[in-house]
Amino acid sequence: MLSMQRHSKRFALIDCNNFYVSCERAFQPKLADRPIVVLSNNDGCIISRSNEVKSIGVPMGAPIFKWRKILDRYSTVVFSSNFPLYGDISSRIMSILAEYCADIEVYSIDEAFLNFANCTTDFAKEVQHMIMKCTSIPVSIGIGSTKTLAKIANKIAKQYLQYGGIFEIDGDLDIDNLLSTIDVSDIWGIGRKSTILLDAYGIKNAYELSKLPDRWVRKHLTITGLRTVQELRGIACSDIELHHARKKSIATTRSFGYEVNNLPELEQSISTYAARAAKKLRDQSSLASHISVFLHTNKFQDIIQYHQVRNIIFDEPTDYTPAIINAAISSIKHIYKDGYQYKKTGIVLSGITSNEYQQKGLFSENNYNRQRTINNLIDGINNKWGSDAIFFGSMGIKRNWRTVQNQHSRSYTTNIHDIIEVQ
DNA sequence: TCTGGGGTCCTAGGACCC
DNA sequence: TCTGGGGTCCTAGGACCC
Repeated sequence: MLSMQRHSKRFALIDCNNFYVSCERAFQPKLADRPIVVLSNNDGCIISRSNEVKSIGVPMGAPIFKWRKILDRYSTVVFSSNFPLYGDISSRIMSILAEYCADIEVYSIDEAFLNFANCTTDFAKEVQHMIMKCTSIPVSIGIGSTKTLAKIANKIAKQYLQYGGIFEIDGDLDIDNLLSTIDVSDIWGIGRKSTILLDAYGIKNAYELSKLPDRWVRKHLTITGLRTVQELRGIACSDIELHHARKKSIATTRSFGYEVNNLPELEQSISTYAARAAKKLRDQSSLASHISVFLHTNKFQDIIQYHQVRNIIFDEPTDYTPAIINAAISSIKHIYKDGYQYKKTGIVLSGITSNEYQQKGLFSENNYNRQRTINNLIDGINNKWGSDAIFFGSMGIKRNWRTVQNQHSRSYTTNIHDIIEVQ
């Protein structure tokens, strides 16, 4: 019975190829064969690469300045990240998937797991074709009896062009032989540290890992590692999660465009992040009971470093922007020290609860109806007229500290002024 | 010169209780 | 001066993911 259940499960992982790069290409087809990279905030790191750039050997997450010369030599097109665009394309792709399969788990901006128990590989081809037709985004599909195996199948689908972007790990294959071709570092859930540890014990590939005794794995790789190993053996430890869970923490953090050394600018930036985080909180109908504010210098520079965190527990859980800004400013004042060059600051809201019931403070004198009215008013104006249409004075006007984005593409699908023109 | 941001889960260890 | 055992809860930090 157990083994029947085991084999009745079938997961598909749909993963967009080089997603951010593909989004940029979708609106500039002339870039189809050009090497392209998309940069992180502040134009710092390379976070998406076209196949041409991958074949040059540029690694994921590399700082652009170290590779600029080589990329220029290949006439690489460089984009700053345009998350409104990528988010919009992503939601279009997810809606197409949802039309094909009700059991869908949106795993990340460019990936989704589907319950494929009753689907064929021909069906996968149809899904792939439809996404290309509607969005111009190429996707790869991996199928397996566990999510971990579907991930590996997806990797194979991407790697070997002869499969047309679709690969299934099923009972007809010599799975042990296939797993022995997969490096442990390429397994979902095995990161840098675990790879080093496994290497020290002579474990190089997925097959060797799958044969280790449970107790050893539990001891060295914790319970999460054991789940990964079970999944390599075809025993599903994780199912499709249909419902988008409420986030348990909400962060807004940024590096500055340049080093900041004065309190007023830090107060402006932390106010801005606080307002943004408060908005995210309200968008998921939550309250936060805890705020954490941090501040640090540039860890890559050979200078005297400073890093400090301040935690505050709210008297009562809140989603009220002024309350969150106040806590953020008082925190930053508390941890700020004169004489340092600061590179990054941010806030994290946690202790998240539903806004349906609000635990009131014992001595609270807050007027909740008034707070709600103000929240709704601000959100209403900003939703209609743009996210900065109305803002708090503490966020500053000039905001010189803001991140740098010099190669931004247009917001083709989310801003009417940026809509594409056809001549 | 130039190095992202936003999440989740797990564990160890401290505080506290009886 | 000597000073147990067992439990819970919380938090910081690490590892991992995209």
